[in-house]
Amino acid sequence: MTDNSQRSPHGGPNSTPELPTAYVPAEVEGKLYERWVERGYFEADAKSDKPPYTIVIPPPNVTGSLHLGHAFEHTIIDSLTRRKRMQGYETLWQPGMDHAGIATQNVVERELAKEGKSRHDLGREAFVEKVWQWKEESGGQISGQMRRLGDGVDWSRERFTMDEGLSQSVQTIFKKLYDDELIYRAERIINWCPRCLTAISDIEVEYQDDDGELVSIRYGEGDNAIVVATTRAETMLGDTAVAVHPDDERYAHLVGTEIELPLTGRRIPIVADEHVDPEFGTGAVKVTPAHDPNDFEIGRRHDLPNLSVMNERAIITVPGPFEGLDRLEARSAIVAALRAEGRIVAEKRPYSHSVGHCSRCKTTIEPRLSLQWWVKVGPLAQAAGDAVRDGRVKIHPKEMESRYFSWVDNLHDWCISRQLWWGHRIPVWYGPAGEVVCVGPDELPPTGEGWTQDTDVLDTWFSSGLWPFSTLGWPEQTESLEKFYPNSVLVTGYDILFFWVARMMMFGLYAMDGTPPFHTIALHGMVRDQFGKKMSKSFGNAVNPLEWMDKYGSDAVRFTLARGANPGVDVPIGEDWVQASGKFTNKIWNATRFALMNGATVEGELPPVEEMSATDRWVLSRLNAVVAEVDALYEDYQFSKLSEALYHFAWDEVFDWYVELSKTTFFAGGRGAEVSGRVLGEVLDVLLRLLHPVVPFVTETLWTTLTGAESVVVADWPKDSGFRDAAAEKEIAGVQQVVTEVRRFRADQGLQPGQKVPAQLTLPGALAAHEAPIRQLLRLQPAGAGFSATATLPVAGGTVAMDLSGTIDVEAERKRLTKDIGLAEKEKAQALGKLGNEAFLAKAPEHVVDKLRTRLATAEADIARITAQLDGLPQG
RNA sequence: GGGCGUGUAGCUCAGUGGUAGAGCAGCGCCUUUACACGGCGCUGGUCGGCGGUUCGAACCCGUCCACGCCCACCA
Repeated sequence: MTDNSQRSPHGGPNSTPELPTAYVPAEVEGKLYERWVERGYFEADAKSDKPPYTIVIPPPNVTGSLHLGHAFEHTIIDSLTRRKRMQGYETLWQPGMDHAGIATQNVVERELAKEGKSRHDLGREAFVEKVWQWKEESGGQISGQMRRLGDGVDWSRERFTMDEGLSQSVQTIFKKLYDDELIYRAERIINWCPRCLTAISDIEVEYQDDDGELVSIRYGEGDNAIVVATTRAETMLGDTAVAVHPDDERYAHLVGTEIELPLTGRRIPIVADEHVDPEFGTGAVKVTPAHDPNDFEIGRRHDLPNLSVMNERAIITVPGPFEGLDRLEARSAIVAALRAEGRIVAEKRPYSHSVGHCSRCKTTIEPRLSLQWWVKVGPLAQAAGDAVRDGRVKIHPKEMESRYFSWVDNLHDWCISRQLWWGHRIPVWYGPAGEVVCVGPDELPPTGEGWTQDTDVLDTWFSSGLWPFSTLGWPEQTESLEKFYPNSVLVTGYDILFFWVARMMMFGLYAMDGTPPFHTIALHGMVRDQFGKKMSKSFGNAVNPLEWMDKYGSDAVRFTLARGANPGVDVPIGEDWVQASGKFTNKIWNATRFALMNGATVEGELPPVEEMSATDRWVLSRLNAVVAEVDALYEDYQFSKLSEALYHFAWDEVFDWYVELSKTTFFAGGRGAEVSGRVLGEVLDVLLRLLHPVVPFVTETLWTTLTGAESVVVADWPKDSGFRDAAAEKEIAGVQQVVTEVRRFRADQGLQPGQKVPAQLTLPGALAAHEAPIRQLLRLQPAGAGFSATATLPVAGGTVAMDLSGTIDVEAERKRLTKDIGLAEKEKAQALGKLGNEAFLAKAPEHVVDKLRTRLATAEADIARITAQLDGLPQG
């Protein structure tokens, strides 16, 4: 019993509880969720002997609140886990959040900036303290949103990527990797963000085509002059060579000589390197090893010095006229200076080229030589690729595999150190001379004389890469780890396939002795607005899911998202659609109300088939077919299709047809009503359980009311009983046809839907049994004495003769029938054309030919019927 | 530059060889005792263009056009 339902005043053992006439989500959702949590439904027991089913939450960043994309992802995960729980699995949906290093630090820095402060004003310790405070607030907001959504997570296991246990995981794997020489420290060109003041990894750089200006500069003099082109003129201060292609005859005589670098007075060599494309520009390239990754490689090959000319804020540090200018100021100043010297040989020309930007703050990346920690990804990526290649891990949808392979198979070493304050401090201590003296957790706390810990933190993805097992207690060999690793499925967006999924694969396989972190990777798309546009705050089309949940209910939001979820494909969502889903939940509510008020029950065994009407058998046959269909779709993560199937079965077949066709039976009472009441109870029982994973709240309220059981959360998942009744399905299809046809006739005649019309029905064989419901649906009254038909409508082997008492619109009807006969004739001609084609008859499969013959027969019958109908019309 | 994908009703999308579908929107009728968050009926498509394979193509092949996404060390 739920709080908002009461016993009928009429009482009795089969009394019908009364529910309000509309589903008001706000009144039930919150209470239900807390009850589920209190009863421990979502807690996963590592000691259970049920088979495990595990999904870890893609940990949301603690930077703010959840958006529709999270709601989407959570709907999928919650539905999957709710179904498995009902199927009897020991189900763990692992909750938690990500500290999201750079993103969170930036957010808190922005907050500080509002007060006119920087993190340096606070100092490291106080700043980190401030971020923790932020985390507490934001995290509370996120878990509140998850409760509203109905996420069935095990709150007792909630984790944070920077909690104590997870820090232990991070340090442990760092040391293991270091000991295996898979982590090393090296000076390389890295992607440097001059605003965030940290190195970032390759995938944190977003490339976009920017308009730049290509200037051509003459280096050297006279016969030795050589022209190079650049869009970053300021880097010339750091040039330590000019490179040409080894086979380029134009410059062969210059290779090995030196020329003067303008503005600096330095002399630099001309080297020959395969990297240079002789077809591009002049075929000569300035080489700045300290500020360009390609040039760095060239420099290495030719033993060139690396000359840094900018500091970490991209300010020129070379003594002289340009010192203190930032890179853009320096660019124009240097071009101007070169022009003054007559060194600009071709004027600046607009040039669109790909430029890297910091994915967090959009600042242009400055490639920079820097000492950082790296993960050697070769062996790890190899294993991560193999696990998918040999089928131990499946990527769904399969098309995404090629993307995965192209990445793991072409991966460069991963720069993991960040010059930030918020994150896992790198567990490395240096001696007085800067040498590494201690790594990892084992020797903690390090006590050596003059030892200092590395001040950098780790890339946030380093810790989230451990998520599938760190949350279960690793490196401790816990019962939970034993039970719930590997995870069953990973559900996440294709946008973090590389950031997160590939890293979990690498770390999982590495840390867990070759056991991949999950068997299946189910990738979903991105939520977009109703026009397919990306949702973003700046564009103004981002929606707070709470707003819609308040308005239409969590179930409505969930159903809309599920209905849009085609694997790997972006899902558009608009308010209209949420509204439509809200109507659906209301429809379920009211249909169940009707059923409860008319004797639907789940008490006792289902009546024997012989006692059931064809309508009963039809609906049960369809019900079981839908159970099987939905089950298969769940296994394939086809949320859109399974939601659609449930929507149509529930609304069209059960609520519109079964309920309407059964009304006469219910109202008549007696054994027939009893049988149908039990059947309707069965249908709703199964249907509500089938719907529950997607729309948990409304189904919980209705199902517990219907069954009196404790909760649908822990009910059994429906099984296909195997019951099918093709004859009943055919029979009801006939009934539907008759009803539809007469309805169309009535509508065309402009008869009021409620207007009763005296009629005589002559229905063929099986359909005759359905005369009562047909009359009921069509508002046809028994024809009394003196009945005279003014309109006769031939239907499916019989006739419906009606006394329209002069209301018939003969012209309208004549027009409609003429149109229909035209269509039927066209149909007939088409079928005849095909059947007269010998090539077709020779090659087409039998069922196609049969179908065509049926079509022909139907068309001919239609023509005859409609002709008779036309003839039967009163003369206008 | 490479890879993947998309183009079907006004909008968002299903539909992988056999008579074009759904939801929403639109039009019309209706307070018929579960629901007006409802019921019923209707309108609407040269399935991006062209060519090919086939008895038959939205679906397979080729080509062109238009979008989208991912990857890449194009000075």
